[in-house]
Amino acid sequence: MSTPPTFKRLPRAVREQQMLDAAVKVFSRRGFHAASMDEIAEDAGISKPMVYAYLGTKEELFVACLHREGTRMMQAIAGAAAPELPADERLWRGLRAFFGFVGAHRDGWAVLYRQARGEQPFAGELAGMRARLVEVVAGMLDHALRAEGREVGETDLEVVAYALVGATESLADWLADHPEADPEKTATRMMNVAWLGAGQLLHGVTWHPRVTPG
Amino acid sequence: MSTPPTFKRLPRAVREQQMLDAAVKVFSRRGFHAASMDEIAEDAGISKPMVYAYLGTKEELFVACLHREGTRMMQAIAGAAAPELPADERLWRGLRAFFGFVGAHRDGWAVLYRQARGEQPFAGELAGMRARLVEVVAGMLDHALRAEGREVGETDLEVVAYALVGATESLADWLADHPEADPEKTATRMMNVAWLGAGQLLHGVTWHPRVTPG
Amino acid sequence: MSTPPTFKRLPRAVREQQMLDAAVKVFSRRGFHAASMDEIAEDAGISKPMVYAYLGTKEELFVACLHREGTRMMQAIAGAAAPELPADERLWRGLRAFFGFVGAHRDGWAVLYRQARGEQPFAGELAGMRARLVEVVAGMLDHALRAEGREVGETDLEVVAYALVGATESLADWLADHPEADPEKTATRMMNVAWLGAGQLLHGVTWHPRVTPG
Amino acid sequence: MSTPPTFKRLPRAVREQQMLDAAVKVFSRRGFHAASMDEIAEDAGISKPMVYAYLGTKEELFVACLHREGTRMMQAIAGAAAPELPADERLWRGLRAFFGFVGAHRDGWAVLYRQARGEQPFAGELAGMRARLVEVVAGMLDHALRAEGREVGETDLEVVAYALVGATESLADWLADHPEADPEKTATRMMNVAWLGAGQLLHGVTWHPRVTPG
DNA sequence: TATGAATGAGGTTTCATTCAT
DNA sequence: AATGAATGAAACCTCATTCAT
Repeated sequence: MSTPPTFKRLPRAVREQQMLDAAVKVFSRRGFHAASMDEIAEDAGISKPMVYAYLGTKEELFVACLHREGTRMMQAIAGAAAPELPADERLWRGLRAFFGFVGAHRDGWAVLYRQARGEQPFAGELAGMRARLVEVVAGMLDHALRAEGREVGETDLEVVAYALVGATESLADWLADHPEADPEKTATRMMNVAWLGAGQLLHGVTWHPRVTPG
Repeated sequence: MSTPPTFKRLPRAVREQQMLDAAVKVFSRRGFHAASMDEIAEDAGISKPMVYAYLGTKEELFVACLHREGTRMMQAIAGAAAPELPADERLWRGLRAFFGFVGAHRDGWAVLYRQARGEQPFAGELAGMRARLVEVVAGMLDHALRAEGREVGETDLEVVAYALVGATESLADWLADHPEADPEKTATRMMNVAWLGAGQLLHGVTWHPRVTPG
Repeated sequence: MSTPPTFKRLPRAVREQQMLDAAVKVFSRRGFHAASMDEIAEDAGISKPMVYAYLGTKEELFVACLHREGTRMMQAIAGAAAPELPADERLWRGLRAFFGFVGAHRDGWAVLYRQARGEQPFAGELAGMRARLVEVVAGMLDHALRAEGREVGETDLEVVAYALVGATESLADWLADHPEADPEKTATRMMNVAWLGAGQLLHGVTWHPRVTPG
Repeated sequence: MSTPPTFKRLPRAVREQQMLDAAVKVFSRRGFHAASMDEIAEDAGISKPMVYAYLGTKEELFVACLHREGTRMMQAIAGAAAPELPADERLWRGLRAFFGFVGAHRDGWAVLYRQARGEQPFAGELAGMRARLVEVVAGMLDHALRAEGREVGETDLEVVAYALVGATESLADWLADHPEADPEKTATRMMNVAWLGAGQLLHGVTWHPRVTPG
């Protein structure tokens, strides 16, 4: 007797990756709500109860996707921005890595992230991801500021970081929607917006409204 | 004696507004999918068939909300930024009006953008709204640039505008989530990010990546 | 002051005909269930409550259509088959008139009739119509039979009549579905089937199964 | 002790038959539109989603009924009319089998034809069934005609076949409505109408209208 | 481990029909 | 006489989720 090719009884870790692959694909294509567990299971070549057994409910599955893709992104960025480099260089490398990743996974990360923004159940998860993004992308500002001996109010920093992350997310969307666009160039553009603004702020230049009636 | 309030047999225009009010409220609270036509109808104090008769399908109803709230927002901004003012003043007034509106209509904003961004069926509608925002908020940049005799590639301008609008949307989200925050202060912060960056760009300062291997 | 053209306040009889025209049109095009009172009212240029006031519920309205069109058909046939003519001539003239009528109202009578056959609520009405058809189309057989001094069981006659009417209805369907077909020719074909068969029966020729095992 | 009857977790094939049984029953009793998926599911002793999962939409379910009943009918007729028999004998056996089947499955018949005739969505399906009926019931005429060396125009044959099938359907309706009636006798009556007419035609006797004015 | 079978619950949508003006 | 406004009721359909094998 020869042993038949084995497609089943794979170890759990492998199965989970298959499921997540399918889930990311389907969630991206259809959106969170339009995606059905049926389609995901079928696409993963596995039965629905297995999906539930391994990865839990639909929401949990989506969070798992977010998690895996987010982690991959953070890893892609991690090695790029060494702490000993000057601030602008670190920011640039971080942005380049970020847009490079988004460009390479146009139908993965960006779409999932966009989906998550609209749905309340993922608010918590999203806050975490955003926090990590801020840590890498905008946290450098704080570092640089302190290096120059400046103090900025906490809220101020949070808000500016929020703005920068928002701009970055927005360009990531744009990139995901324009298959022919160049990630490197997009990163450069973002850098222009972020750094020239941030650079001014770092040097103590701030803008104030003129005193006007009304 | 004043006439007692009549709750029945109202003219169509009035009922439509009531329905839209309710729809905006419910869509904001629950999100597009979790919102049920039942709840919207009940909240509007009317039966479901009337909603369908006047505003059509659930998607159409959502689009109608988008339309009304978007129009209101644009009107709120329209009068604020007179074309004869200098660029920074116009931008500032536009931003102030925008954040003022968002602060005063947090529900509307949540419906307008946060919900719409995630769902494919509203991509077109949203593009239209964003285009109008760009026209008012970021189109000034183009005007100012040309006034200084500079040329910027179309894509460049689109992408920078996209980034600015993204940053603005992001702060609007932040504002909608922080009921105690001051719209005016938020507008000032955004102005700092946008203008100090934009100001540099206007004066021909641009950032380029240093030549590095890899 | 000149009197404006008057479109309203028409006498009841006129309005009813307008409604029936519209109803026949819509019922034919959409079928009984797919037709909506809204569409009928709109097509008649009148408001729904008027339809209910004049012609009652949807079922009653359909019956009214059936009635009017059926009556018209009977009138069209009535003068054609004079009782003093020989049986085959009477049958032929009746058939010719019938198919002529059906051909001239391809989207009226035949379609309504076809609709009615499938729906239980109209069984009674339909029985009446069929009875009238039998009276004109197949009742002649009885007359001729008696003239030849033959006796046929009641059930026998009913069944044969039923068969002939069924064949006729079937060809009416066929005619309604074939816009290019010639009613006169169709009548001739039906006559061949009906008369050559009926003719044999009239002369006492009947068919019997051979005695076979099983 | 015998194993107690199990009502749950039946294999798909079994459940599908149960569902079709229920559907045929309910469609017959209520008509296509008045029938509700709820009632069908309940009658099949299963939940609605299973019906949708196995048999699809309401229309598809109806078509499935049509198919099953139609196939059964054709099978019932198939073995009855051997090709080597003389034409009248074949026709007679075919009719006897047909009316026998209708008498034994009055529900099936009602679904098969009466319902389907009135509804446009099933026109195609019905045409197919009718075509098959014509093949068996009336196609013999063609065979017999050619055996006698006669030629008949295609349209002529189609129309005559249509008339015969119409007559047969009509008698089937009559049979379905008269529970006490004898299928065999009904078949004999139909045979009289069909064969004595067809017999004449086979021998070259045709009827023509006399030349009359108008 | 793995899955076919099964369902509770809920959502959108449509319509015939009637008030109240 | 005539109608815009209004609704109760019900239908179809889908989906996340779990049992029982």
